[in-house]
Amino acid sequence: MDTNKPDINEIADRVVNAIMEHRLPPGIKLAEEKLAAVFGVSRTKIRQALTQLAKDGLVKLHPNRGAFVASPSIQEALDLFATRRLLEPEIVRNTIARAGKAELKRLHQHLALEADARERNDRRAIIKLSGEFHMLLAEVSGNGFISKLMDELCPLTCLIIALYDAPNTPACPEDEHTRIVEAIEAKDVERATSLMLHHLEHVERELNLDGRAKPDIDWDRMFG
Amino acid sequence: MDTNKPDINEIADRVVNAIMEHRLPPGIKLAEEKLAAVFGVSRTKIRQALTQLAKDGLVKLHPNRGAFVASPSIQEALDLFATRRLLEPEIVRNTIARAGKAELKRLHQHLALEADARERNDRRAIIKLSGEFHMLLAEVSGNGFISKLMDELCPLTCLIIALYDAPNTPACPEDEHTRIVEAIEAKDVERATSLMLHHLEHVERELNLDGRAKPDIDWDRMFG
DNA sequence: GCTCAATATATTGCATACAATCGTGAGAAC
DNA sequence: GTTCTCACGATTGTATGCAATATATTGAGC
Repeated sequence: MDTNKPDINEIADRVVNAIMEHRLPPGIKLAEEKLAAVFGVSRTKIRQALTQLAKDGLVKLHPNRGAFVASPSIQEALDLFATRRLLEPEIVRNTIARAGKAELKRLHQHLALEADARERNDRRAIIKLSGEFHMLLAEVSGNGFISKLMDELCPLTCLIIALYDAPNTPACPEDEHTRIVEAIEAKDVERATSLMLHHLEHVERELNLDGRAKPDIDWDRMFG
Repeated sequence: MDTNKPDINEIADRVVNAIMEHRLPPGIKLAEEKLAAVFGVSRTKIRQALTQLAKDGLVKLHPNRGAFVASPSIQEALDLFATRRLLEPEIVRNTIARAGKAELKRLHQHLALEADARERNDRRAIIKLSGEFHMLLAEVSGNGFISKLMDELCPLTCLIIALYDAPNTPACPEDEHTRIVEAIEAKDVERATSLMLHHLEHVERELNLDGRAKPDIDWDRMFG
């Protein structure tokens, strides 16, 4: 824990991290006083962090009732994946066109982290790093707007996984990220975009988005 | 002017409107106390509104120095149009696939507003409504994430026009929006997407984004 | 025993007060 | 005349206190 007073963005980042690591489940209440105590700051800063998080949909603000971690509906989940299927091939194309050695090195370093987490069977780290891979790719692809949107969509994807993941999913078999980076390095646009699309479809297909599933909060798994 | 205390989102919306109508020029300082006086609320709310606006890049926050209306660089402008060229054909496709009578009616109502503003030669209204057309189209297209992003990109586009527009631009000759809506109504995907792309390229080509232009704030036109 | 109403408690919403920081202008030194 | 320094003024950053609202608890009525 930092002894220094955290910045608003630091607070927001740490909440995002907790959400991505599934330490904050969808729908849970984020009481201002509690957070203020945890971070050692006043409610004012917490409120600012929460309104920021609300702006990109990770947190829902109910007037006079408080802030809650979002729990995206099935429709939102479908829209999200549709958006990612549109954006990420473009990200891959841009990366191939624009990324240099430094960028590729960052990708490899990230892949190492992912491999490490999978080695340790650290499911929380795996989920978070999987999301962050796509955020990193967007960043090195060079378009700030797309990157910012991906910074929003990836944490939401983690929430969606928390809500709709089939319990038996075996922590992603994926060296899929590795293969995508390989195709990028080979500057093979066709293969890289195709791998990316299959990867996204793969992730989406693992989920229960058929409508018969959990409506809001998954009380069963929250305890069981 | 509302006599009731405005909500944070109302404050943010009205600032966005002022930016879209070119009443707030790029780079201008947004002093908290001044805004607080204008809106009749305390600085607390103003700060929240400003941090929200900062989150989608319309406002830049300089620590301990204050908030300023953004003035996007040429690179940001290019990235922005690249993003819109990616998104808006998809928006058109989704609209054709999903929009019903009610949605088409809203589009026509908007076109009427645009025609009216052009009739009156109200340049400010024209610019704002032109942006809002794309936001409305995104909204009726049905994907909330794309819509939210367009709500961010369109005001920024207005800022970019304020910065880089060639002074002699004749207030857009466009019935282009009308023709796009016609193609959408005819469910002609090919023609609608093509019209949209040409429209975007048309808007972008009107601008001085070649690098020889204004670096930051356009002091010449601000007074001249 | 259950439902509904009223009070009590806890939490959010907001404004204000104070502390920290930055920009400015006066004045001295050179 | 120019430049550097210091102090003042103005503005932002943060915490706290109070008012408004929602939730929880208790108790009465059925």
